[in-house]
Amino acid sequence: MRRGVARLVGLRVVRAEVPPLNLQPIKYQPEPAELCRRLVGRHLQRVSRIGKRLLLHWEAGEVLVIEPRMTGRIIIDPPEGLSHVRLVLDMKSPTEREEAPQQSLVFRDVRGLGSVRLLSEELCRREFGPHKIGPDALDISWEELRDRLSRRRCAIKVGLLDQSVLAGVGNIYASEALHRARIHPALPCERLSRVQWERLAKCLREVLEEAIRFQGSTLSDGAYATPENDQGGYQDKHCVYQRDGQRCPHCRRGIIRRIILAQRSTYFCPVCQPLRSGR
DNA sequence: CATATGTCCTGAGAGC
DNA sequence: TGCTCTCAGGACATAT
Repeated sequence: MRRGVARLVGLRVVRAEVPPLNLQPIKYQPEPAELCRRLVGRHLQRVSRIGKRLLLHWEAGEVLVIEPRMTGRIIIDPPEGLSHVRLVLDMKSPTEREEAPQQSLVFRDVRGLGSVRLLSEELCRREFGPHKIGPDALDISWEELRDRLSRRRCAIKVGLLDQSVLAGVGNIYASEALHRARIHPALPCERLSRVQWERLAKCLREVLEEAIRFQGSTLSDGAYATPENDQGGYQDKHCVYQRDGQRCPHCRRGIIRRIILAQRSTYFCPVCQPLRSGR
């Protein structure tokens, strides 16, 4: 998502709109009218990310923080008549010429659990500091992963989803990484062995990097696609996620099971991922 | 403090 | 066809 939006760096907002909808509004900060007013005329300088939040940096230290949650996504130049559009930014090259090409950045969110906030860089640092958001899952070392989780009693899969422990792992990739690391998702954090921590950190990174390379996972509901509206390709690589009842593609013996941990569907292979501590 | 649960929303699909 | 039920890439408030 970040890479898709980064293609718009250098453009200027010529129009901003929060379209009227017959739906519960998402969380806007400030209110839509002022939000749009403050965005018009701004130049997009940089696009970054903190965990799962997308940050659009404008001049004067303003940052638009987009939090997609479950169904939020960015679409560049969407088809006419798209539903559930929560924010539209029409963007143009910062030239004098009227006929400069225009591109439209749209935030769409069907369930409306996401949010759009315009904050100062200062406030941003305070809101999403290290106390609230852990180190990014793509960077974390196995020692740090262990240090931050190994005294917890919760299931390892639940620990991986805690954004204050490490940032960026969601429900799909928690199951996938644990399968690759051959660790049962319900194993308590405090019972993982050194070898398991090492394997988990490595597998987490591998799974995430591969998923990013394949542009993410478009599930059966088709809710996710890239900002260019391309479907992801990683769903075909999933070994366990939403594959309960199927044979494990790794060992070719186990039948993938679905259990609930912390109210979230969790998938694993009982053969590859036996429930026992590592030692 | 860590952990468990309920809640915010809309829509798709299954089962009857 | 229409109803009810379950489920959904997440995070937070609240309670214990």
